[in-house]
Amino acid sequence: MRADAQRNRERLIEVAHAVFKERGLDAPLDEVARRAGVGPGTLYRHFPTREALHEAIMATWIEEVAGHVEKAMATEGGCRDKLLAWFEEYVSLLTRHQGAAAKITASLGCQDSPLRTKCQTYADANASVLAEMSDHGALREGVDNLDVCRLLGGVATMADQSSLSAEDVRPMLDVIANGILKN
Amino acid sequence: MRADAQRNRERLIEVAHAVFKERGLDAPLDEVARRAGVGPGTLYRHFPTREALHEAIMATWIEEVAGHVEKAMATEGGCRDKLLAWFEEYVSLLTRHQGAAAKITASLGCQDSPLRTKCQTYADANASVLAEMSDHGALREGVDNLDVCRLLGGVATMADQSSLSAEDVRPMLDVIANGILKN
DNA sequence: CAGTGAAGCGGAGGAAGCCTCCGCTTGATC
DNA sequence: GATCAAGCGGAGGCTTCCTCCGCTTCACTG
Repeated sequence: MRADAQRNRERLIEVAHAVFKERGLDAPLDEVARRAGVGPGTLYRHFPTREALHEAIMATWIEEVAGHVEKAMATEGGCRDKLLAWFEEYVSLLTRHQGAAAKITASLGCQDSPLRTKCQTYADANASVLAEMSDHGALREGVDNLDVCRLLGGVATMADQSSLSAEDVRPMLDVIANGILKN
Repeated sequence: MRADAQRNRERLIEVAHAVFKERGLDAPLDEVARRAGVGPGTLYRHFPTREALHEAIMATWIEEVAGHVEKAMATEGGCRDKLLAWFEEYVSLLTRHQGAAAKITASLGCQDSPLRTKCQTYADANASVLAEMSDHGALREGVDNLDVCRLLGGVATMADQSSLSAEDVRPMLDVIANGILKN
């Protein structure tokens, strides 16, 4: 790739990050182009669809997911506390950008989504936490990772759309934890 | 109201119902007007906002909610079976139109939404079911109606966006039921 | 360093949707 | 039948999307 093209690409990702943070993932792409100082044609050549741009800006936080799992699993207390800590991390990660929770979770089931690899990272992270719970014999029988991811995605989406605080979200996560843990 | 205005209003609701069913609640309003054979001005006079039109088309199913509660409560079996039957009704009602689950649930917390009265009907219906469970001593302590509505709304939204079948949704409802019922 | 070709750029502009404004039509009333 | 407010329609301004194509700039070569 030519040097100027590389520069533009990086600048677009940087600006898109800011714009999406300010105005949500549905923000006008023309504004991204304008603020990046390029024509719309340039933006669309680098990122043919809105989703391609979403994917690019998510690349950074995807790398952090493993760290968040570790952090949650280091929480003091029993399985329940660790699980709830992870749930809170999960929801917080998904609600970093307005509209992200719904989009990421929707692409969970669909093989050909451009966000597929990203949401798979989340699903894998959640699976690893559930596996840990299972090893300790704390998990009910027949709990499916995809179902839990969708439940959390649903909570995150509601939190996103109603601008709920962590305190508002907590009791819902409690219900899910009660629902998948034994006793 | 003049007779022709009345006629147009009814026709618009009828057509909007069809268009929203086909293309989701975000379908272009100009198309509603076109298919109803009126100008856009007429549509916007009758329904100044998209939400006003949503509200109008929801009026019919809102009237059915009480019936769905009764139907679910008549399910054979214990509290758990009745609760799950109701949850399935709830999700099915919310997913009648694409995009409805998210919008209705989002307006739950917000006092000044035009959909307020509609979503309140759902919340009240759910509260009555939870009260019944509570009377039978089946409900855990500290379960909040709003939280349950949001959890269900989240599941419905995920079902909507990923086109999930009732069988796909069922295990998620199981988790919620486990999470709010004793034992 | 100049020449060359392709990679890349930008922005004009068509398409779609939103919503308003205003001159014309029509229903209700006398 | 005359009147006139209530109601209508659609032209059109605005925003956003996305494409197309003539021009520019980079990288490479002799």
